[in-house]
Amino acid sequence: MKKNKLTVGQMAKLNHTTVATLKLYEKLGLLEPDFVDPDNGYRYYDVTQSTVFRAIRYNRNLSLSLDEIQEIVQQNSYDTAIGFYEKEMEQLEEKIRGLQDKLAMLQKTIGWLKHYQKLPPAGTITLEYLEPQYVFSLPAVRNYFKEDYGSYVYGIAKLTDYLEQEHIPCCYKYFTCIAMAKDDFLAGRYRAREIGTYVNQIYASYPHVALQEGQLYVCAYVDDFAKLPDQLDALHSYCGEHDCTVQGDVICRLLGSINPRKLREPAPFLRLQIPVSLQAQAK
Amino acid sequence: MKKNKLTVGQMAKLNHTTVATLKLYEKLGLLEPDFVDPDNGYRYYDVTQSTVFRAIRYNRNLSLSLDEIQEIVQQNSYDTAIGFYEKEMEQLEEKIRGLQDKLAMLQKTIGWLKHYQKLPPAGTITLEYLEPQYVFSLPAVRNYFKEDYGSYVYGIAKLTDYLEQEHIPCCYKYFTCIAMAKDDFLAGRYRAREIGTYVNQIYASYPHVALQEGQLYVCAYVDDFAKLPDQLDALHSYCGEHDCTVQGDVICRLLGSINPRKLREPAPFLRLQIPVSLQAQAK
DNA sequence: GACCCTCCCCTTAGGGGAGGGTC
DNA sequence: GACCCTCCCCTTAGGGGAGGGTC
Repeated sequence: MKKNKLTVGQMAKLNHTTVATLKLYEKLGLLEPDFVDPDNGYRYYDVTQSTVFRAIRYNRNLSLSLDEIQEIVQQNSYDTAIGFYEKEMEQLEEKIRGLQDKLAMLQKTIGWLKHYQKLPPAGTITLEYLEPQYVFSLPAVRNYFKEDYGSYVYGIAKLTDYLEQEHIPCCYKYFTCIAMAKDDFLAGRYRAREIGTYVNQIYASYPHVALQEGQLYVCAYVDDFAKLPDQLDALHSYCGEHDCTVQGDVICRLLGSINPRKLREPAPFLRLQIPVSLQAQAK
Repeated sequence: MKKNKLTVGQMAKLNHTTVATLKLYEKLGLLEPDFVDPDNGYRYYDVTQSTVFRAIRYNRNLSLSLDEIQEIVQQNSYDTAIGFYEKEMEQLEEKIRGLQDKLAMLQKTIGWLKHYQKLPPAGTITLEYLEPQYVFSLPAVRNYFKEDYGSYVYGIAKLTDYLEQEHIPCCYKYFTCIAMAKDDFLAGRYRAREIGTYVNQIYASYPHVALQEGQLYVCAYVDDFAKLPDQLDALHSYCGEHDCTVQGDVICRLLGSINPRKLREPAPFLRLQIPVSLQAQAK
């Protein structure tokens, strides 16, 4: 009888746990000591109560909460337990999908940040190939190319309303862009046609999601919304002087706000992108 | 100037969040209102501060803690951010592996419970095919077949010490068994040779892990440790009377303690398993 | 009337004491 | 001296009030 009695400390050590945990389980009525000395409050456990402890731990390892475990004990039925396990399985599957999404996003974000560390100074004009991207976009409500950053921020807020409706997690809404029709650009009418946000490939088939093709672009790096019209002029001239044929819509991409240096200053870092093809040199 | 000022409520609505969240971010110094009225304490935000809010959310979605986000802002460096992202990626990969393990375990547990719901009454002798299982086992320190449940529980505690050393998660330690050498059984010397616990197939190559083969077994269902010797006698006779040739070690498997009905009573439900082959009927 | 303010308490599963008594 | 007891506070990221003042 007496040789099987363990103090809390001994019971904790036997089960590789802590005294605090045992006291918690006692408080919740999950595992009460076999005997409590009424004089000094000392707890004494029976060795075999380790079985109960392991049952609790087993269920905790399967992600059940202490409340659920409590309920299994009280309901006293296999079906309650099986019900919880099945519910837990569904939640886990959902969660794993979410985490894998997150993983892809982390990888992409790291790539972007490494890229942003090497951005050329504002004002630079470059000719570069840019990777294809999926964009979720909606018609522009205002002309972001000629207004201030504030109106752009409002536009993004609208966008996220739709994103929530379509159940696209808001994760990507941070990388955004505005687009201008090719003809408007060529005619010097700088006005926004669409506002959008880059999304993961898994959303490719969602409504309002389109592919921005991998392309050669003439780009200008800009550090102030107010300078956009001037930079568009500059790009316009550049294309004329360098025999670049504009191939599609002009894009203005918000680059740097993920940049921790800018977190407190809302001034964005932007890239204007003109998709072009170059004439082959006459032989 | 004034038209871009938003109250907390407006700012919260614009960003699809709550006032409580904005106040928390303010308290942590992550996102302070543009202006606070000294008379009444009213907060006023600038629209463009939404960018800051989105940056915080973006990082939260990538599983960074508010502390880490704080540090990114303070350190003010891309490398800090990239460092956190890379650390987070490793942790996520680890976590996903863990969750997938859990998923497999949940599935297996559901299967077991459904089986346990249909166990025959104590005393029943059956002849059945049992699926192969991996077992992590160690030499028995005491003769669990002739002692009480308490000594068995001690044995399991020892086992889990080793399990932690080998980094096999304790999840499976709940399904346990003891084994007796075939010759001991045949000679009527009922003594334990090994004590073990069932593990997932992914641990197949770990030390002390062996395969219990899929086999035809003569089984006896037992509800009391003290009845084991009697039941072993019964199985011994049964094998003799039914021309069963014992093929390997005798196993005593702890079945029912996951059974919520038994959570509070440490009395286990056991299955004795004798691997056998049957003679083909003489034609 | 709708909105804002400042406290303050609550959630999970324990961890880590302080101050004092017990094997 | 090592162990036990009972409070009590702490952790994350917010959610939900109460009681009172403000647009």
